[in-house]
Amino acid sequence: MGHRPRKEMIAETRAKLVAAARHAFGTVGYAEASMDDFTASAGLTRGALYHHFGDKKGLLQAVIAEIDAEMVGRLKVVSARADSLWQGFVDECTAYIEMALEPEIQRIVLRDGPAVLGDPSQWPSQNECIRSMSENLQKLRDEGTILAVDPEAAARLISGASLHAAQWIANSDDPEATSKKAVKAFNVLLEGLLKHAGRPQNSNQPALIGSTQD
Amino acid sequence: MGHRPRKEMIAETRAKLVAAARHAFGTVGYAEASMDDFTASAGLTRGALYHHFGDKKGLLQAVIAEIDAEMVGRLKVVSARADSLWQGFVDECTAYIEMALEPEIQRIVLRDGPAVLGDPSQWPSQNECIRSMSENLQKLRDEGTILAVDPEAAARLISGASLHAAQWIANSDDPEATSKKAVKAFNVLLEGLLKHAGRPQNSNQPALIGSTQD
DNA sequence: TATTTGACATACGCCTCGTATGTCATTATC
DNA sequence: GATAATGACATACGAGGCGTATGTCAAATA
Repeated sequence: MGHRPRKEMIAETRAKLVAAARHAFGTVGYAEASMDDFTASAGLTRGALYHHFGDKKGLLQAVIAEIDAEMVGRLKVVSARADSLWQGFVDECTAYIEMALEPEIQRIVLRDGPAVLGDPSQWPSQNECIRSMSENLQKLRDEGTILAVDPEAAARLISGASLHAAQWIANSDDPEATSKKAVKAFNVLLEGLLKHAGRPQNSNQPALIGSTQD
Repeated sequence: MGHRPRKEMIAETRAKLVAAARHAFGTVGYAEASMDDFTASAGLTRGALYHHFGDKKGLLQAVIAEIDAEMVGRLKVVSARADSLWQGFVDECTAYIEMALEPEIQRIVLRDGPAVLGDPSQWPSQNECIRSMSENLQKLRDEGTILAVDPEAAARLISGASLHAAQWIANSDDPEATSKKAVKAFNVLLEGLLKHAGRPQNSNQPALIGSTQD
């Protein structure tokens, strides 16, 4: 069993800590997660944690950065495979809601994160999501598809709405039905951005979102 | 110095605890607030706290209930004094954003609350705000002003957007400018709800919100 | 080979929370 | 009106959790 290069061992230790913390934070929550416990579950001690991440908050930052990077990647895939910019944007929003339904994301990124690390708009990572959305909105504006709203402002409003929609859905008695209601209302709001207001008088039929329709 | 009736003394104790906790939670945050410290600042001990509220979370619930009741009251005043239902609704949304700018509300209700007590949509109190908004939307739908969206869904999306807008504003370098951008974008989204899409092609001029324009 | 660096583990003290217990005033019972 | 019972608190105690200071040992460096 030849020893792996040093760099790799260290990276593995960091990864193990992040993984263990991610699991603990995602299940019992940040406050209830004992550093002794989850470092032990990774075969390490708090010593390693403090050495690599400074403190518990530092580890939370690392965990969030990891999750957020995954989220950005997934969002880029979604928007890239759409036919139009607008459709890509709408799909991205829907995907954002769907991701926010995942317990790990909801708990760590959307609840504990802001409480422990402060407002997410200040995080370098979270801004990636917003920036990605802002860029799309900017393009849509240049293209003349949407009204002349500030892209970042719209992006933040939309991400806030998505986030709350997701929490509402996740905690509802009937997530399926709730999800449909939320997505429909969400589309109505998004269409408010469109320059030509070509929308139906009666919105009881499915809205123009694509990816979640069955 | 005649002793006040017993009931009043107890209510006063509860009120003192809630006030002290509210101040501590609002300034240093829930996690950093020492029960020993803020009970002492009220001239009491943790004994009183545990007797009345069970635990730290119980006290947080009481604090949030108090703040939320105030918020509902303020929102009702705002919507009541508007000319039309729609204008009342728009004003209420703006007021919601403005309230979310207050550090105490932001910290206790919007950040620590969800982290400690779980999703706000499950709180009896927070639902008051949503319900109030939902009722207004229901009326607007009955009146034929807005499209046939689910009122609760729309209310949740809007409150989520408001909340994030507020946090964005509060943490920005230039809250004034940011606020204007946010409110403008917010109005564009809200107008998406309107049945007759009578909106300008160019939204560079002030939107139709009233209360925050100078 | 001697030295230094750095990745961890161990040991210690402080703080905080929750509970169990105690005390004293008020209320109920006779 | 004396006594018992209730309830509103304070005090005392124990358990964990966090952060830091210190120790150890392997790897890089010279």
